Amino acid sequence: MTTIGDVARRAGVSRSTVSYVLSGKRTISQETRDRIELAIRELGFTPNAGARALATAQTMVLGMLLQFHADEFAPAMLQYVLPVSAAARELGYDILMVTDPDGAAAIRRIGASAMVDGIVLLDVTHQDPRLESLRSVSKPGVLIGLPADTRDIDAIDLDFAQAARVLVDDLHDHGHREVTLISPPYHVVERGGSYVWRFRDAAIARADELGMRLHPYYGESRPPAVQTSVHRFLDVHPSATALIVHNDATIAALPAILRDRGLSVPRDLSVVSLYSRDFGEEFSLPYTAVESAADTLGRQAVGQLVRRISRSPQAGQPGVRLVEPVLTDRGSVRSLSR
Amino acid sequence: MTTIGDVARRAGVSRSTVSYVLSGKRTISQETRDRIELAIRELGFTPNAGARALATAQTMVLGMLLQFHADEFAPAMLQYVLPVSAAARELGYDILMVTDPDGAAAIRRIGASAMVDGIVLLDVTHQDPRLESLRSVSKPGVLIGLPADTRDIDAIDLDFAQAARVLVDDLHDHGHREVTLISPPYHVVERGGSYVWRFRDAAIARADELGMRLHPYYGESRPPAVQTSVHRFLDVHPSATALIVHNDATIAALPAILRDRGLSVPRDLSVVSLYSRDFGEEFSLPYTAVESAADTLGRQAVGQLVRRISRSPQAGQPGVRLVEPVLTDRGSVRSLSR
DNA sequence: CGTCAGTTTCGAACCGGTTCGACGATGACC
DNA sequence: GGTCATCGTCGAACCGGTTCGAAACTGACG
Repeated sequence: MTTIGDVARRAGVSRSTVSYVLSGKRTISQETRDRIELAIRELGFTPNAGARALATAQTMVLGMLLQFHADEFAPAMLQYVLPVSAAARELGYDILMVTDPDGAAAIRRIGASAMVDGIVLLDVTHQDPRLESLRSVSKPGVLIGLPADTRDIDAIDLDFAQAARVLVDDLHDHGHREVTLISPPYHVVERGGSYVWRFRDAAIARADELGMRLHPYYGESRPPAVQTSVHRFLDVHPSATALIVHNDATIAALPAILRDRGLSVPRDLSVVSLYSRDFGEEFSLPYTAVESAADTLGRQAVGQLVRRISRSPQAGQPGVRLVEPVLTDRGSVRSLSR
Repeated sequence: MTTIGDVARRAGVSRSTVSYVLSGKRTISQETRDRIELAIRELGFTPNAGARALATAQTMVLGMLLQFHADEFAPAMLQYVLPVSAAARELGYDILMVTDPDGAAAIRRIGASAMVDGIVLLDVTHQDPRLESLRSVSKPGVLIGLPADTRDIDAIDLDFAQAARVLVDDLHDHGHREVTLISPPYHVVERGGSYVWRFRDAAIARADELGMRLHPYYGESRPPAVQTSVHRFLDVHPSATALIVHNDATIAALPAILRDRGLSVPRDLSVVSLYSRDFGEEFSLPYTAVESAADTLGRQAVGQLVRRISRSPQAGQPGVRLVEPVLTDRGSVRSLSR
């Protein structure tokens, strides 16, 4: 391993001079700079990250905490991982990925030992035990997802309530007056996935305002329960003219289910949903939908975290940022003549 | 941030004594040890990882390199991430996850700067440009997947050839003499996914040995192409009595496809496949299959890497380890009377 | 009582960077 | 020609741990 001392010796300068060439924090004559840069190239020198972290008190690493739920559709988590990682790299940070089942303990460990400059919490629940841990280590953090208590913390999430209103409005605009809503499985609610009720409550409220009938259900996450549950919902409300699907497993299975019933979209049934672009492409889903925008969320989260780390004034006050949902019309809603 | 010096002062000892209590590398009297441990608890001291890395030349971090292929079924990658991460943690290591599109450059970066003690390469291709990079930084590495050149490198993968033979044999034992094979999409071959042809070539060879007719095809990765391709294969070979599916998108879609054609498994068609346990559960797949054992591969890879890092004699000579495939019989193969 | 071995603790050096104050050289100005 | 900035570079201190050699103390033994 070649060190900065080796480079200095080879270039005939002091170690500090090499360091200044590296950082550009002081002016160095073109001549010596050339000599040093040549030495660096010849020796293949790369600064030691540990030493630099020790000296600067910055590791240029962000912690990313995931938790895997056996019951959840796996790609859902992955949607965030890639954008977070890519955004971090673009800002010069690497990602320490932590999947420890005890997330709170993991935060204390990587925080207290100064392995990371900041922490991204994925898949945050309503009462997330990791929050207290994050507050106790005095390191900047950012949440993707909305917990109950957001005091003094940066959090970012899709505005699920607004997403629900956008979808209900769209159906109402097209003349629909009786619709069925399929939410994620109920155990996601029990686990504290607040996006479930934020979407559901808002949909119910908006339908009520508009004088629509809305039948809310919790769906399933796996075949064959997914299929049978959808069939049941459709059987129970034959007069419903549209389906709002907020459930990945359900929407992925829906094309086949509807074909089985001989239903054509939007002729016999209108469908709107909420899913990510990648997910939709993976399954070639042909439905009008709000994008869950994992990409945007991940990138914005990292951006905000880095601003917070660098004490940028643009970071502003810590708080919640809700991302405005965007509707993509794929023609799966029929206009009903009245 | 409290340091080892703070602890030492509070306990009335020198810094080195605290360090020895932490590491246990020298005997410290019970009395002072108690005093020091108390001080550590009172101050909430955790050693600074950067400083420790600098002093010991060990970071206790492993690099994990992923590459995402837009065309590949996302969970496939995730299957490995979790076991790798979990196994590492159990051995005291954290994971630096790198998703840089230029993997070779990323390896040089994290290797040369001594951010990691070793490197796990996921989804290795036949001519993987990251290999040269891995060899150039002198850091232990382990591959999950099989490249063309495995000199002096630890690599681990499922024995796909053997898996193919196990499945062909199973069909042959049940009296099948004409079968169709659906491999992953052809562009996976072009990308250098050697598991495709290791499986395919072995299946063809074995069928030949056994005097069976085998029709090999490359499948698709997305709806609706997946569906139409399977329909075509079935139409072309109406006399084939069994399907060997080595293609995640196809096997996930198969239940619905067969239902559409009014085919019942195994009455009208026998099906064997190769997929991971998690994947099978996610889609409730009812087929006799070889497990792709991502869990085993991930754990063994990390184990081997850590042995290599610690220069354990049990690491043995660097080389390829192929994991024996395990067949799980789910009754999707019909016994044909002759 | 002096020597020796064993135990426990300390001090200093070291890991590889960064950063601050200072110093010598150079050129501008009066 | 002396003074004063400015520029470029150096040396030393520091970040927070680990580790080695040695010192201090204890008790056993001749």
